Amino acid sequence: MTKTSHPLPVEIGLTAAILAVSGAADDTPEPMVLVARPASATSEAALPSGPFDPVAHRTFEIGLRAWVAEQTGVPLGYVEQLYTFGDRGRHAQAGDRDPHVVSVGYLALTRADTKLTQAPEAAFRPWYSFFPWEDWRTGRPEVLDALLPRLTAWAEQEPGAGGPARLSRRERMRLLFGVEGGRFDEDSVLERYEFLYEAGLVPEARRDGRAAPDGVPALGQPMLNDHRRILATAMGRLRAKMKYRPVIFELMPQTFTLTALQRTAEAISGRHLHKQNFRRLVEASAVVESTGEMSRATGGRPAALFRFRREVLQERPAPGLRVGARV
Amino acid sequence: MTKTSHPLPVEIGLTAAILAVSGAADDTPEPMVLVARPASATSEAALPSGPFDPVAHRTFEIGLRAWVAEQTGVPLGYVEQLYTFGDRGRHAQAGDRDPHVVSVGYLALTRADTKLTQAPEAAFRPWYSFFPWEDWRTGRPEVLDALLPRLTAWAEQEPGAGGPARLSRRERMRLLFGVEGGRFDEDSVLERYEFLYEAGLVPEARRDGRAAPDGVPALGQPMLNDHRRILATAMGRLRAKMKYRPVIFELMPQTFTLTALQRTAEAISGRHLHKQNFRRLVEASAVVESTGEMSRATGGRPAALFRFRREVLQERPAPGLRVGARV
DNA sequence: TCAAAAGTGTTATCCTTACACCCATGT
DNA sequence: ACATGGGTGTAAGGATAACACTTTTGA
Repeated sequence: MTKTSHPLPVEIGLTAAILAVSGAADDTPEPMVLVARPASATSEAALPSGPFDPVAHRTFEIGLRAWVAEQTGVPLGYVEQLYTFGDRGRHAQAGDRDPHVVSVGYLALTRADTKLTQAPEAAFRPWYSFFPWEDWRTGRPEVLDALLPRLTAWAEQEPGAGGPARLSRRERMRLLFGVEGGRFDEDSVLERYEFLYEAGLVPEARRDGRAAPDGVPALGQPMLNDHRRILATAMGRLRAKMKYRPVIFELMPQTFTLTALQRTAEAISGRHLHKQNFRRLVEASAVVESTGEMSRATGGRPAALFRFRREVLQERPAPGLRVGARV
Repeated sequence: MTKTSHPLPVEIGLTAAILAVSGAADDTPEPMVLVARPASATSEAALPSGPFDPVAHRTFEIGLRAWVAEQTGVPLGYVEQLYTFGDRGRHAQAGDRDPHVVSVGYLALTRADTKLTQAPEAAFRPWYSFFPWEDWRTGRPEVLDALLPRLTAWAEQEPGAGGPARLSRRERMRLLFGVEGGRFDEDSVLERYEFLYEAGLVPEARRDGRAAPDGVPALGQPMLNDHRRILATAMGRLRAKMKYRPVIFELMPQTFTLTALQRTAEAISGRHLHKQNFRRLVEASAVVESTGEMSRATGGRPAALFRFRREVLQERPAPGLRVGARV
């Protein structure tokens, strides 16, 4: 063990899901992701990514911040490593001869109001355009009407449903999509995407030779290579993290109303939240404090403005918006 | 963006923290980690690791399982990727000329009763011998007597304590080590190790040129390169995961008493648990079922034997032993 | 005066934590 | 009989989730 071996010509790519919320100040925020290149007739949308140069940069994160700043001008706040994909099968396009790319996925947060200098192609896109089934803010998303029957069909044709060791497709479907009395757990974004991938219902899955089920409806916009998988990981991680770390304030302006905060939490989690309970939760968690100012830009009664209370970091081990199943 | 670039000669190493619990059947279990090479006079302890060969193996996990099986004979159950380290500074030994090793850290679980074939050097070692400050099962660990004064001294000589944006050393110390009214959060294994590393109190930190504080006591056994950091990540992840996934049963025999289960949970979390509440918790979560058999090997009254109820996987989205702050 | 959004009060229920005592076996 | 560990009942307090109503502004 701990053998030495010859260096293999493996290239490290750093791929970032850079997330922001547009209009976090007012009450119709939309969660966005920075795409390096929006989809066109000839190419799919892609996340920004760049090679890691171990000579120039001491760590991955330094390398990532460097090329993101250089190429897009977007200042990154919070940055977190997600997962490293070494999966040849998934990257392979027909005809490839194994480029041996290992890609390290990152989640990064920024504010959406930044100007995209130096990157004429780059743009922020609503992340639910890539994952329409994840947006439950105004109730059950419509894609599910097209999606669930196909998943059910796929679940039912399961070959020899296996022992109790593995969950059956049917059971996974119940747990992931909240059908048959299950609950839709909003944090399981990646698991749902992987499930659709296995079922062959996303275009990405058909690149490595799977047959396309006939007449599959558009299930969100596809992305280059593994990029949609990285975005799914980022969304799931952010949804989960929001509950025990005050990351949401990386996406908010300096001051904001409680309704704006709630709308942003809803935009991220993809769920509708209960107003009174959300406010009580915020108050109890002491993550914000009043600035004393008022905003009269809201349309009705003026709203008090709040700011993030940095001191919570010192006071509590896991400060966040602990929205439960119902809040 | 999304530049193509020339492959750089980067070598991918897979390093695994393979965890097990010895004596999980009886009531003095000890959490163990597989070391490829125990410490000797001339070399430090090392986790098993091997190169990733993208030609032979389609994914990292397949590659990992292959060389672990081949080289140690240990059958891996649960496997999870932890983190990818590309950090040159930390790997560098004096005189190195940048080998450009990127190491992907893994957590893997197995049962401790497996024979270590083919690996005469490999052995299971108690993980608290590497992290003595993490073992609070029988109360406050003694190392803290040596540790805390040094940390306090280091915290107090902080240069220009920074604005409220960053936590001060003092505040981090309070949150991580549970001093001054803080709570010791057992999941933050990595954060504590990194804190000690920053303070220059672990031998690993002194490799990249930091000065050794005079007369530092032995703060757990050091490991090669980043290996203790990977082990810290694995321990923290397992402690956290245990609470919402039934991973503990990967470490238990097929049948076990409730006390054995509690002792194993205590061994992992490093905390003493409250007997009645633990049992109620286990019962409420329905993760086990009685086998009807009894064990009279316990010394006192015979204990009922239980087994893992696989069906919980289908019933609840996050089945685990949700031990809280006190249970 | 009315629409639109801000903001509050209260209660039932469940979960968490803490308490102390009885039971079945081997020696 | 007694030591050893197995196994239970119950109650206080807090968190969660659900309920509907009042207030302040702009148009």
